Amino acid sequence: MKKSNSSNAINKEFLHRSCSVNEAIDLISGRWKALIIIYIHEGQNRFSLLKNILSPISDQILGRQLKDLEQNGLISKTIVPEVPVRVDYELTAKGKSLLSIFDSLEEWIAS
Amino acid sequence: MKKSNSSNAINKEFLHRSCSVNEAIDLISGRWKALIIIYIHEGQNRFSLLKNILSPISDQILGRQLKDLEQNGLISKTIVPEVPVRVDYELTAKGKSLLSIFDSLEEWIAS
DNA sequence: GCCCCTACCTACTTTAAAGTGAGTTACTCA
DNA sequence: TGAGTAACTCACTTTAAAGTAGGTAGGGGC
Repeated sequence: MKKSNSSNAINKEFLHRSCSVNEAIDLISGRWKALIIIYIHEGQNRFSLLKNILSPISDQILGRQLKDLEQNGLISKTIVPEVPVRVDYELTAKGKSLLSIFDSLEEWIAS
Repeated sequence: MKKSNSSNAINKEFLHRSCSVNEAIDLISGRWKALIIIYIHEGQNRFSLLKNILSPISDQILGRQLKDLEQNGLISKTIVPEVPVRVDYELTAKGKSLLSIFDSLEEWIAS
């Protein structure tokens, strides 16, 4: 009953092969990702801090986006075994170098 | 039966209000948009040329992406009343200024 | 014992984007 | 008359991302 011949995935691969810009956009176009990166950079570097500041987000989504960002090497995660366990996130070099691109995008959209 | 209380749309608005980077990413994250912009810039400026070069794309999708790009002011459309009617696309100033951001993204992903 | 906290995770539903198939207009060429 | 081309458009299905509900672990405080 399934059609499993997914041209969706095939097309995605075609795009990645055609131009690496597409890969880059894929990494940052998840709904909450740009904001998460910006806020971590501003010091909102914990799950609960991010959850408060991104108030309409759910735990599930926040966790998923953080995991994605970590797997793609944009942020790193440190578990601090404290009173209640603490988890700190911070930007990797790759994550930090995105910030100037975000600045360009802000300028571009405003122009 | 519907739940029409769509927090999907509400969240999207929250993101746009929070940071204009999100608006910028929305405009360029449609699956084929980056490539369309790059190819138009390289002179593949007609529907059928784009269709050939983006071979797995369908007419429907190409038309939809072109319309989006036009409505967002990244490309412009000129109808040339020729033998078989011809439609030329070209980048607007806003579209052209994206190209350097694409270059940055390519560099970033390669790093 | 019982509820609270942080930082998650699993299983599910909903929505929007992507993709498919077929039709349309208007004009040309044989 | 019939086929072909350019540039679409409509109505539909499929897929993946986003969102919702509720659960977990390991401690702390009353």
